[in-house]
Amino acid sequence: MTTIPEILSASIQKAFEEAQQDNLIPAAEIGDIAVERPQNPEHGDYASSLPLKLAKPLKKNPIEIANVLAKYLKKDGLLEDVVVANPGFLNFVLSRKWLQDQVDQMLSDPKSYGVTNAGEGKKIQVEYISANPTGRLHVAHARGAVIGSTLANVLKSAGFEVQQEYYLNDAGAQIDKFNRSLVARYMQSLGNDVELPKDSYPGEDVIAVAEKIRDLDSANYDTDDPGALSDLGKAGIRLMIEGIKEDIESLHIDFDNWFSEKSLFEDGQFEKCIGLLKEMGYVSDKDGATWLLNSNLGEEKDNVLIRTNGTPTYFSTDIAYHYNKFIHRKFDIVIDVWGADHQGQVLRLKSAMKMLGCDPDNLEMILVQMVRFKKGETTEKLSKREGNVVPLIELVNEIGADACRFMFLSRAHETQLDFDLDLAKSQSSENPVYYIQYGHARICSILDLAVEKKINFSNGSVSMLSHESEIQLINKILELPSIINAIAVTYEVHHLPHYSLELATAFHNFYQNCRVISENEKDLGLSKARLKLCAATKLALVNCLELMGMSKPEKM
RNA sequence: GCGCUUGUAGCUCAGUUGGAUAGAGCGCAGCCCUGCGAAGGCUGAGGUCGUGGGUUCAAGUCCCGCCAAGCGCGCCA
Repeated sequence: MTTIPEILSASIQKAFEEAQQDNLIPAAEIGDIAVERPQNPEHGDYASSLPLKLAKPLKKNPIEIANVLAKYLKKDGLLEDVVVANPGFLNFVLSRKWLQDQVDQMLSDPKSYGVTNAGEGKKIQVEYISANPTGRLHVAHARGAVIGSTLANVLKSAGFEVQQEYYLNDAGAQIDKFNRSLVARYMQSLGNDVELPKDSYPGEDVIAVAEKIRDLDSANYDTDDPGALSDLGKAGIRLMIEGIKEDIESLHIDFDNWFSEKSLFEDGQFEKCIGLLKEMGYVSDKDGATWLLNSNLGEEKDNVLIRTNGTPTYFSTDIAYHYNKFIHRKFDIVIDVWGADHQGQVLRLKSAMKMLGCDPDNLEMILVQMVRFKKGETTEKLSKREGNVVPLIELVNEIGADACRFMFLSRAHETQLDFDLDLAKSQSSENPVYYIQYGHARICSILDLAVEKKINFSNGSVSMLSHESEIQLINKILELPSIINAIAVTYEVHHLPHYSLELATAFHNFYQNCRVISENEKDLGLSKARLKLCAATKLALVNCLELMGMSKPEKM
């Protein structure tokens, strides 16, 4: 599906070239031609400020340029009129007939609505959440979760081949720490008076896992036997991952792949990757540790790959992991949705990728700013250590997955967020998400009524859709593809919930102004046309709700 | 100290490569169902876009200084 701005940009480009051939405009480079929807409907359906931008390089009056371009712009099926406005805008009025016909077009081919080809079938991976499997997810994870999953959905619609991945940090020091905590909790659950080790996870989630193991496993673990303890740890991680999967499902998220950090070591990929860096001379031994010479590539400092004690750092496994994404699994683009506290990692990982021959521009990190927890007047950082975490599942149970998703989705990822659970609870009933879902439910009930009254509107004539709110609604519906394309470039998913609200507003407006199913027999033709518009709106709303991972209730 | 990010209505936030009169939801003051769902529609009050300069036809948007907040600068993950 080609978007309207794309069509108009191409027309302007053509007009510009033709005017140049006729020597009415001096030669000049024009980059991308911006066509946008003006805020004021009096300024047309779409508008471009190109003449204002060209005024300087062309050394001509912007109005003059606009007039020339307007003359060369073909009034074709789509374009009905071009109006030149001060101080040099081109305002486009779309043909009513073309707009009306799009309703029929959508209904005859509903699958191609909202699908674009911006991604050109490229392989793209979105990795998100990737929380350590040493505890259940909490509210701070929800933000990245919602942003990542929605981004993946949108990229699919934009024509990418998308994989959603969760990176399981199942190797490393945090696993030992978890094991120590679990053993203590396990002993406690058996009635032993054991203290929790100093450096451990104090959360309830570990207790729950320990008790579950006690209840499930008839063969008790001999806590004096190292082998048994190792088995206990493995069972604990397994159960914790099951819990994380529950958390994720509660938010309507489904991963395509769970990638094990441990697997990087088991099949030698880690060794190979580090070996490669060594061969290329990017690695040096110093103070008994192995270092990556990042500073050669403009980084502030070198970084440790292998510690003095022989264990790999988080950084080095991350290099191997991303090498695997690009080289072994051949992703064209890799997106990591990370917490803002990973910021220091961005540049050095990119520079390591460059050493390995991967284009760092194909590695995109989306840094989601921290969520802080608000308690009365004070705010504090959520921390497992502090024990002030709110489990994700508790939030979802309180306010529902839809409201939860919408809340985190409608804020740009780089803004900080002070999260107030009480406020979230009290506001959940007036969450804007219901405004969108209400529009959907309203349409469903109208369409039900049409069935009840045996109105078959498949032969409705869309040419009867001429009320201002009808035209505005069609325009709004047709905007979705350009929203999807914009997100495919900027990865800013928060545009989607805002667009959805505008779409719902346009529908509620139409509903208020235009009676759909009339009691009057002679209005049957108009009813049928409006039913078509309702069906098209439903298609658009369903698209939005599905992209955002929300339910689409027919009744509320 | 250095780096990254943020600062827009009472609150929570949008503002699309710089464009026309800075928008929405909630809250507040009102109006609209003997008509398909009032979880809706309409009207109003509420803004020196943190602050001071600069760039230009045009700045909430770009550049510089300052103020405030968050994060980062580990042989932690």
